[in-house]
Amino acid sequence: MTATTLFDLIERLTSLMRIWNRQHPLLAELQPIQVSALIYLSRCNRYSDTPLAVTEYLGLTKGTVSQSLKALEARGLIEKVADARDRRSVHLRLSAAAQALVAAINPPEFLLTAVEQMGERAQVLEAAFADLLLQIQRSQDVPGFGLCRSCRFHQQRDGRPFCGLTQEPLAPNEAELICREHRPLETA
Amino acid sequence: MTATTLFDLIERLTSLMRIWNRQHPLLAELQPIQVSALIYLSRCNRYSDTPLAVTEYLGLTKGTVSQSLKALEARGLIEKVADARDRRSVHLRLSAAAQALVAAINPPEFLLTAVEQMGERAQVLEAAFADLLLQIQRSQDVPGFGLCRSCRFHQQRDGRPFCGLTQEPLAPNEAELICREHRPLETA
DNA sequence: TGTTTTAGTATCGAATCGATACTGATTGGA
DNA sequence: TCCAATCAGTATCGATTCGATACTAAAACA
Repeated sequence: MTATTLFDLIERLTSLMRIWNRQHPLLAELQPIQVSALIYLSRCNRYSDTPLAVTEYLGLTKGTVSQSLKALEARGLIEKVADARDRRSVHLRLSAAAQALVAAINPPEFLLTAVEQMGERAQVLEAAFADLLLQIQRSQDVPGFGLCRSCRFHQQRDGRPFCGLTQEPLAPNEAELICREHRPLETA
Repeated sequence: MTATTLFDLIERLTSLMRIWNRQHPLLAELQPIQVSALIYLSRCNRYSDTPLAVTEYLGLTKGTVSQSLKALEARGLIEKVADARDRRSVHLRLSAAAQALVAAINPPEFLLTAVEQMGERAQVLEAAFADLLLQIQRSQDVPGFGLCRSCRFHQQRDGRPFCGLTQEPLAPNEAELICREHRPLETA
């Protein structure tokens, strides 16, 4: 019955996240989906900061995301920058206000407290949780979205990170960002 | 950075759940919140099957839940039964169709598959996950909602489960259900 | 008895959401 | 080279969620 129990736990955690969203003074006037979009944009790399990537990450439709992004833009939280190469495409940049907002809420206070009280068991949870998501992404047909450094295409050239898919060198911090093209390593 | 990583993982899992909800043929025509309500009602005990309990569990307002329940009732998925003692109160009962629906989706296929592939690590995850929720519920002011058998008030009388809070005997299977009055055991 | 609290509903406006249709840019094949 | 197909993103529609507020009716309290 492990799967049923896990499902209970996931449902409960989802509710707790919703309660936290509602109660947080900085977040009360933003919709949960808008908050999730901001958090994603603060954690993704330059290949993954487009409306389409947000759409795929959140599992919604283009139209819904387009509207939510418009709302965020109207609030001065994001800025749209045209892509230099593909003029159909748009990159989303967090404003200073949005960066401050995300810094204030990520990680959430309640998670920090809980992790602190869990001690070493928090690391165990993190590893097992990551494992679960990896298994899900492997067996289901869902978009990748993992950390650049854990990607099959991630390489080192001249001592610096390099993407084997786009054939471009990467800034050192980019290896820690979320990429929409992520493919897990092939394991035995 | 464990808390930040965990937050990433939780956000990703939330999106995957949303994608699953959207793709599932049985669930496509129900709103996620309606599905969550049905799942909760299938797992809660007789003290916890009221609109107010659903409201507190999901972290929404009375009005929103009242509307969603009305929609579920119109679809013939739940039935409202007046409380015999407190005539302000209403108990929500799943119809046969709703029970079949929940049985078909809980646990979700993708979770079963992932748990299978994780082997023993799934038990580790379950324990660590439960620990996390316990810590959150302890340090934050959030409603309890845990399994009857793990409650401070849970007792055995005459070889049968008994609730020390309501002073009522319980059916054997009730110990495995979710209770809104749940209080965790006091530990050192 | 009368005031307060509680469970639940009704209604309103704002926002999400999916579906559809659209614009404009890129791609790919004949 | 040209033209169809694809792709990124937006606009618009109706249904639904959502929170806020106000309400009804029952219970609790003092």
